[in-house]
Amino acid sequence: MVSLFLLPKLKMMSVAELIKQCAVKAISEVYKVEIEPANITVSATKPEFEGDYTIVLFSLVKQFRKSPDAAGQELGNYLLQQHADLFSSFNVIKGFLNLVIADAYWVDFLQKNYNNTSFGLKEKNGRRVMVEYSSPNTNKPLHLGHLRNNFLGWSTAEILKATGCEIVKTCIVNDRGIHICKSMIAWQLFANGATPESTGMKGDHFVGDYYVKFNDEYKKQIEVLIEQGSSKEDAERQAPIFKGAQQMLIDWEAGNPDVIELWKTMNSWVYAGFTETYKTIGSDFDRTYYESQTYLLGKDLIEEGLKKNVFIQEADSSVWIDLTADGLDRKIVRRKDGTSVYITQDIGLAVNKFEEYKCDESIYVIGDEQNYHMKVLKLICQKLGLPSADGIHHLSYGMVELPSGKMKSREGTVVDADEIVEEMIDISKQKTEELGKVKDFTAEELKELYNIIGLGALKFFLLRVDPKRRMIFNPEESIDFHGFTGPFVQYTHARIKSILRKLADVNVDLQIGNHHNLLSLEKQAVIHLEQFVTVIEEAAAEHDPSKVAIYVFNLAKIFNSFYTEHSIASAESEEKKILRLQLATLTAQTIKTAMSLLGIHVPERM
RNA sequence: UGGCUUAUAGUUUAAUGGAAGAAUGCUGCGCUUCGAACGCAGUGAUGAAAGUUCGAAUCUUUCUAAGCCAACCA
Repeated sequence: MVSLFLLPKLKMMSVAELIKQCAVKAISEVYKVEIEPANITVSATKPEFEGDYTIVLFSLVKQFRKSPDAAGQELGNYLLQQHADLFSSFNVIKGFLNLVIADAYWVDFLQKNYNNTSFGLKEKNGRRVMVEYSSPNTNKPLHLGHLRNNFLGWSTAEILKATGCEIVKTCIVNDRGIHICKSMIAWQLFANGATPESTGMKGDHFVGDYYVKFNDEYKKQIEVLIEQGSSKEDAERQAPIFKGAQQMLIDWEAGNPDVIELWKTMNSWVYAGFTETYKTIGSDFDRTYYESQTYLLGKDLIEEGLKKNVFIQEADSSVWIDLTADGLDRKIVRRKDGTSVYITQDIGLAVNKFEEYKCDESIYVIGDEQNYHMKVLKLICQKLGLPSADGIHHLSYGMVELPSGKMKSREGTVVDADEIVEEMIDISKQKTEELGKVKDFTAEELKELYNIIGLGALKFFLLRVDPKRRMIFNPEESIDFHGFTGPFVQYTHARIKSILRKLADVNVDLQIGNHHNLLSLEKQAVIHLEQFVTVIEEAAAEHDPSKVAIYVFNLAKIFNSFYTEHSIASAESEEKKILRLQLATLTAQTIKTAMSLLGIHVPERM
């Protein structure tokens, strides 16, 4: 018999991977057929059948000319014989070979990992990945959609870090352009010198109000002009406040000191507000880019692209790229007046980022409305032969909408980020007080707890579904604290910690050997724990934190079932008590780590 | 008009081409307790039609519905 535990490479492998390796070897020995491990399907056995993992044989049996049943029996017997320390029994149903993993294997796994505080996390792998997220405009406060972006970006970065990547978190601040000038002109016209200080308002909200004000006034002026006989298009172009904003943009680009001064002042108000919000939600960046400093980038790349015949110059001297061969359209990259367009800056910034950090991969967390834009960006970079081109990935996510439709800042129909955060914290305060379990907490401890639970509920709510899915948020129905939620998982953690505190005098480190029979619920929990590394890898590969959220929820659920059914403190034997304590310890640890990958803290008590 | 995305229980959602799983809701049940923000049981779903396959929620085609994009806007 070959003992798997003696092979260091195999030891680090997941059970599923181990089974594949064994199957490859078995098939090679029994049928003299060589199969790639990747071509073997191993999945968790359905609960209605006996077994832990299942090998699906249908796709294989043709190659060794056996019926699925016969092949299942033969392979099952062989596996059992050769790897008695891994498999304890098997059964074949149709083409499914259901394998029961030996309890000793699970117990061994548990004993090796229960006190590993970095369980699930991997060593540095030398890859460097940039994650750009948040990317706010400095003319309005953040709303719920921005929160989804922030949480996704932050969490994806953490998940990649857990797989061993080095991470550079970046943010591009859209701090210039016509939309910024809109709030500037409105402030000039209507504020009478008011400031966030004089009004006691948070800076980003203060500026955002003038953005709304601009649009109100703009609409009024358009209506008046239409009444006076202008066409709609004309009115939109001729409205005085709009022309004022346009002039301001021209002055800004010309470096007019007064306009620059106003711009700096108003932006500083916004930044003060953002800093506060980022601090509460736990967003941070290693490097912040400002559009005002990057918007001229990429111009030299146009000349280079022309030389390489990637771009074409028209008679009017505008420059284009023809992407029709790739199923896309023609796209302008430089206007006839020589100024660059949005995508040109993006190319320039991509080059800049690469020169600065030499990342192997660069992830952009941007809404799905820019799917086409990002496709074009990557394609142009590839055609220009930029070394960073293939590493560009768009983490596209669906918009967060209200039951009434899209959120629109300019119309003020948004779920404000600061407000929703505050509301979630309020709700956790209410619930905590109702339950009355932490009456001995100090005011400070309570404040921290409400923050942990409120933000946990919000982050979990936004991260638990596939990023690309659109979400409709109904403010009438507040975010739940039961079921598939952050507080449920946090509660499970607090509960386990409570048990561990009560049984602190038991020596968990006692060597109890691996000869224990596991009850069904005990085994389910260990099996689930063992899958943590694989789940992190999948979430990292797909840039999808929802995989981690679903995982940690199921882990908590399985533990809760186990916990109601079987007692730890009064286990059947002392050894069983230790085993269960180890199980509880590793579960709590795994919940904590998994939640931290989502940016969610877990309390010791709640 | 073209391109991309989505469609799963009443609602919110999961499922590397392999035996549709949760949550919530609803109906019952379980606290003289290792924490009921919990557990147990029941209920109920792959938009429509065809095709490929031993096998399709998943792949192909058509249709239907929703959303986004296709600016010398950002």
